[in-house]
Amino acid sequence: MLGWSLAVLLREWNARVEGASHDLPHGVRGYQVLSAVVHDAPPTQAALAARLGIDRTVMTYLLDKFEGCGLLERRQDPADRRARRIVPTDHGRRVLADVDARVARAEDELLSALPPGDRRVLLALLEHAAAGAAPGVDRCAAAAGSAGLTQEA
Amino acid sequence: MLGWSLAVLLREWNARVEGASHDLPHGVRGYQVLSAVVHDAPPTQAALAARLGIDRTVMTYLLDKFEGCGLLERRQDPADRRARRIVPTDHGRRVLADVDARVARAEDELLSALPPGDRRVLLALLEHAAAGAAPGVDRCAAAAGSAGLTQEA
DNA sequence: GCATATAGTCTGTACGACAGATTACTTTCC
DNA sequence: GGAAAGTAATCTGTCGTACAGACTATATGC
Repeated sequence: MLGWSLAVLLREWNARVEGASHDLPHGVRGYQVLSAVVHDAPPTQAALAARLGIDRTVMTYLLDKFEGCGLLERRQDPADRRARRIVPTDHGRRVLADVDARVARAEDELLSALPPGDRRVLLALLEHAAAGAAPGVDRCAAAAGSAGLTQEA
Repeated sequence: MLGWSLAVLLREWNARVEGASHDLPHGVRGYQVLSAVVHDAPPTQAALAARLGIDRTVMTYLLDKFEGCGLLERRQDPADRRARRIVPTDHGRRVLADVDARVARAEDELLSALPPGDRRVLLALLEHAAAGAAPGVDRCAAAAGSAGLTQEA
């Protein structure tokens, strides 16, 4: 039942967020990338990929597209010149703000079967469980410079 | 955050259940199929596919494999000779019982970050939300003969 | 009894994940 | 200081799998 519930909810989440993020490259995938970069600021491209469970070779061409659209930039990390710091452009931030608003509505609608109080409980439990289940993946945000932004949609 | 939490949990669930169901054809996918057939008894192959969010052309070869392994059978529905009723064999039920036990342990471990009370709350909320979000998909079980088994892992 | 719809199957294609090699840079340790 | 080993990102090739579309068989409706 757990697996089924998760699968159904994620599938529906994808379907709804698809509509909300159709002007982003790579649709839902793209939204997750942009959102993670802005809200969680993972220190490197590899950390970003790990957080989203995306293969690093895939990350490469996702970011190529985002750079091409002027939503994100790759900057050489001065401390370690092998690594790239992924930073959002102003344009990227603005676009994400729009999409985030639409996604928030879509998520509300997705959980419309639950009363608002239950919704908050579910979100808190989910986040807690996810943080506990994914070893180290969310910790990397806190380790980076701009932590404290993790309480985000 | 909702999308990320769901994605992380489902990814981890898959990884853990993978281990628990490696002797089933098609791994996790196969477990979900077998579990849905036994616990939810969807009336037709199409209903089964809809419940699991699987394309009908994919369902075809999944079931081919299961039939070949003697875990499931396709029977012509006497009422509608286009349709096939998917029924588990005794062997299928026994195998599923084993796997279910292992999956239950894996799920417990997955949610080990939460105290038992919270776990139950999370499961109940998830199930309720999923049932509300997937229009009609879970209703088919109740419409079939052997309902009342939906409280399953 | 012909038109239209549905259950399931089969065929082809195209996309996306992943493995493996490659380039660039860093760290270690003698 | 300079080989040796390790790591970040990229590039290339391959393979699986999902999905579209055509096809067969039954069903329903007029």
